[in-house]
Amino acid sequence: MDGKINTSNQSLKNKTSFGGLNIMVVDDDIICLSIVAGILKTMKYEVVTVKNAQNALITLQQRMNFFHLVITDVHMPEMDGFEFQKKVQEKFNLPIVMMSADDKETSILRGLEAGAAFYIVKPVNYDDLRNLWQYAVSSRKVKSVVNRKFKSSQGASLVQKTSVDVDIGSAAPLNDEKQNKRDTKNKAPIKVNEGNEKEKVEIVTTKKTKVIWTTALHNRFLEAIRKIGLERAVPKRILEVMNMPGLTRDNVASHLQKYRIFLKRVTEASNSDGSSTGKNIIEKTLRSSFAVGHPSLVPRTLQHGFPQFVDHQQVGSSLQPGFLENIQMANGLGHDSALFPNQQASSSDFIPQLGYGQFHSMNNQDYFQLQTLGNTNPLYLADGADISSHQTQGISELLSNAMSNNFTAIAGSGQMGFSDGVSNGFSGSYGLRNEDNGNMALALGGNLNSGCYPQEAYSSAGFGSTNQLSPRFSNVIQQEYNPMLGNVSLPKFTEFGLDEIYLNQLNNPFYNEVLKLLAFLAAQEIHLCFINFQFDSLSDIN
DNA sequence: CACATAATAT
DNA sequence: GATATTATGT
Repeated sequence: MDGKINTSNQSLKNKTSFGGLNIMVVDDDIICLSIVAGILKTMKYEVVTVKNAQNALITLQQRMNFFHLVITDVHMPEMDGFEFQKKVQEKFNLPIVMMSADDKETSILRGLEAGAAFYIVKPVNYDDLRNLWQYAVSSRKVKSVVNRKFKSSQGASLVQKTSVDVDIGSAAPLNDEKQNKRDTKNKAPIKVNEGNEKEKVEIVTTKKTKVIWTTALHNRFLEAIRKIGLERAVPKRILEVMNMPGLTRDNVASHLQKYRIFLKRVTEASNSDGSSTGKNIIEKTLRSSFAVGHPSLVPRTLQHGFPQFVDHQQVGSSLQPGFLENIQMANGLGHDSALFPNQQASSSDFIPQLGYGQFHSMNNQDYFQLQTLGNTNPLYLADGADISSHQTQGISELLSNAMSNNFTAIAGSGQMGFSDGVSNGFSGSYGLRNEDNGNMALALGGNLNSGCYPQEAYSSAGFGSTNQLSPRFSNVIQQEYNPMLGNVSLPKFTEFGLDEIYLNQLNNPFYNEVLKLLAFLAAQEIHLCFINFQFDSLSDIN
């Protein structure tokens, strides 16, 4: 049975399309509703959004047997998520997934114990949504969910947590699924389980959890190292400091090993003289999801290319949290990614698309992202040895924050308009670059594995070439102080704007891509800070 | 097929 | 705890 399920799951997963699954999303927060719905739609789920529990119940009644899964916010006026959950389960016997910014264990447990199939802690994780279908498929048989924790076949000590799964950002289901293959091949302890306990747990788990090192988790890891001090940072200690229930020492050890390798590379890169070997190292390093600055290495790099940051941050005073973990991205956006469905662009594609290329792109975004948070230093181009005349042109920032229900676009360095800022901002790599006149030009063959192409993709996806968004953004502008940019005008991406765009622009391929990205970023609670590169020419890049 | 990553073994 | 090896996925 396990096998069967896995098989079907697998195929579904590979398609990244779960057509046929109808999901109702309930949230009084319209932004959140839009985001979640938007993401789900990119995954090809059929989504129906409802703004309050009462209407949700009515809809469920009207469309009896239509929905396969209900995902609901917990905190809602009038009827809250728990009450709603109860009714849904009683009347419709549908699996229900709760989501809330409330990550208190008591809340989570309350939801799960009441029968929720899953409890997602906001900001909503892409993988959490991506794997919703599993609950629709299995939740009937498997009582609730305490998924993976039964596992423990072996160590027993690990993975006891529940809330953490959410926290860690790795969707439990995903892990389980992935694990299965491997586990089957692997050994004993697991089998033992399969034979016996299995029945109790059915599909669920059984095996060792694969930790997905999300950005958040990785940052926590870095933070721990920073506190401890690199020299004394050993797995056990790091684990303690990280204080992430469910995470094991081994997990940390593994990650630490990888991290050290990264640091080593950075060292080599910074010591390199620009030789081809050095370039390779640099390239590899930068492509690594571990592209995290080491205090002793980053400053030089930074100062070289991004002096303005050095002033505002104590570069080198601590370990810099890094960027995006690519694992998470890879899992979430992977292959025929649903998020960027048309990203299979080849080098001969003329149509600019979001996600053009591979997930690496997303990686690099985090460079920027964390920069914004002020706890990271970017390491875009190690020492610029491989890219000759890169110089900073300006900064555009896009801050998105799903939690606070607003998107804020910041355009800095004299570029006050969001549209302008973005369109002017990115140039350089991956087939697109800015012409002197500020227009985006598509340049075939431009190809660089450094960190800027998501931005191109971004701008190319619409803002740069159309002015339609401009007015909307400029509707709401306020002065704000930004530690990096000083006083800047912040055009607000209003709720109205977001929602309206969502509703009305879904057939506009450009908006669509952009919004999907926005939604995704928001869901990831990713704060972007776009750094503008300007290369003299593409030849500089190659 | 090469590479990256996390788990696991040594 | 560090390092090497293995399994898995892209």
